[in-house]
Amino acid sequence: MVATRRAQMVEETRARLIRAARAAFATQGYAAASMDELTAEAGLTRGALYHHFGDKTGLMQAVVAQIDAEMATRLAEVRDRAPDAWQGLLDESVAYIEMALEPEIRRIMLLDGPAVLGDPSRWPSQNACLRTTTQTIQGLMDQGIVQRLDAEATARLLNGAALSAALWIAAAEDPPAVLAKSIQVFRNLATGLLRPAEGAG
Amino acid sequence: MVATRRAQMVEETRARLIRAARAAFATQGYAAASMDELTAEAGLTRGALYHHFGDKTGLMQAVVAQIDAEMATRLAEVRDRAPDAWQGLLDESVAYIEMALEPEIRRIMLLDGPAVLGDPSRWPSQNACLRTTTQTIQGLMDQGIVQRLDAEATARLLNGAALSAALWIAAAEDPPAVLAKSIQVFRNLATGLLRPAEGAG
DNA sequence: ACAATTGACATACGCCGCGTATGTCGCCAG
DNA sequence: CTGGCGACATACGCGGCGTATGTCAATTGT
Repeated sequence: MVATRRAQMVEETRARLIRAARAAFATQGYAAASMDELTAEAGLTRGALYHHFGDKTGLMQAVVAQIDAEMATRLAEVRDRAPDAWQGLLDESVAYIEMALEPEIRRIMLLDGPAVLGDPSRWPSQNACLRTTTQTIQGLMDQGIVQRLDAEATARLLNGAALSAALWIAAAEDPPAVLAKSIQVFRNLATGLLRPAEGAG
Repeated sequence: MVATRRAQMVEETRARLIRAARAAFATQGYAAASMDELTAEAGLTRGALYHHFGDKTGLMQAVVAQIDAEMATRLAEVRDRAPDAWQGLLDESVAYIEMALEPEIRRIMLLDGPAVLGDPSRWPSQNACLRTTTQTIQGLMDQGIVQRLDAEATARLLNGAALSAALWIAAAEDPPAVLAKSIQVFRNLATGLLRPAEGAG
């Protein structure tokens, strides 16, 4: 397989560019990041970048996809460690909030991403992360633990609440305290999804 | 009052620039909007813009502040029309979701705003809108209708859920249907905040 | 009433950054 | 061994932001 050797070189180049772009986008922001600088950081020039990714947004898309895949993996691990599905949902949400505190994720995925690539709903990658949550919720509904609602809508609103909490925490003076408050509220919100024991409402 | 006359001219100029900027930012996005074009649209040049707003982000800040003030007013009206505070909170949230469907608000406040000005938590204007919601919730807690939690955290998470719903709806093929689903889920989430009748959990 | 000053803009310039067009070099096919 | 293709580097143009400079009207002090 000599052709594979060639393809590996290409993958290596793409990986180097994406790595440099992640660092540049995370620290300077998408708009302020210079493609000359980040390609030089990767030991290449803008020629390689445009050859592989088309334009700056193409590079951003690749970066977003990579980070999103990592997030999905990490969230799945958290979910699988939980004793039951409901607890898994809660743990996963808390983990999501905590991940959103990481500067790279916050800046690229939460701040610049929507402005550059449009609504996250449209990102194919985001759907991967969200779809698993949706399935978890669907499972809880099928088990009769959670009320029958639209599973995707439920996943999205829970996700939005967690996201908002994360942004708030990241900007707070005392992040741990704000994190604790947020988790408390999040748990209560989620409780509203549970099927009432009986005769409630 | 001759000095007032002068000040009025200035206000008129600022208003014209902000109006043109709102249109340009809403239709083309912040990054793609050219300051030459939007100032020309206002019958002025970039000189006036830099004189009054310092730089492009200064103009964005002014635009965001204006829109946010309008949103706060509209939300207050909705809240005041409700028969009680709890219903007011729900109505206000639904109104927020619906407002986020307007292209101008969506593009400027939800997509570009965070990327340009940083976390919305930091915007002084956003706090105005959020503070009233926080007070509404605090009142509900004092009345014993809502569980005692951190009022600001509650307001922020509810807001985040609504925001997420709005972005989703705006990108959906069938917005009305998705809107209905979202409101349904939102109501359930909010119910989790209510004080349990008794002996629950 | 008049000169000096300040403020509200317009004009002109430089710099940077993106995108593209063009060139070069190595690898594989025939 | 040679022709073509893919993976880059290099060179160029265009547009946009920010700033420095200029101009004119309005205001103030006397």
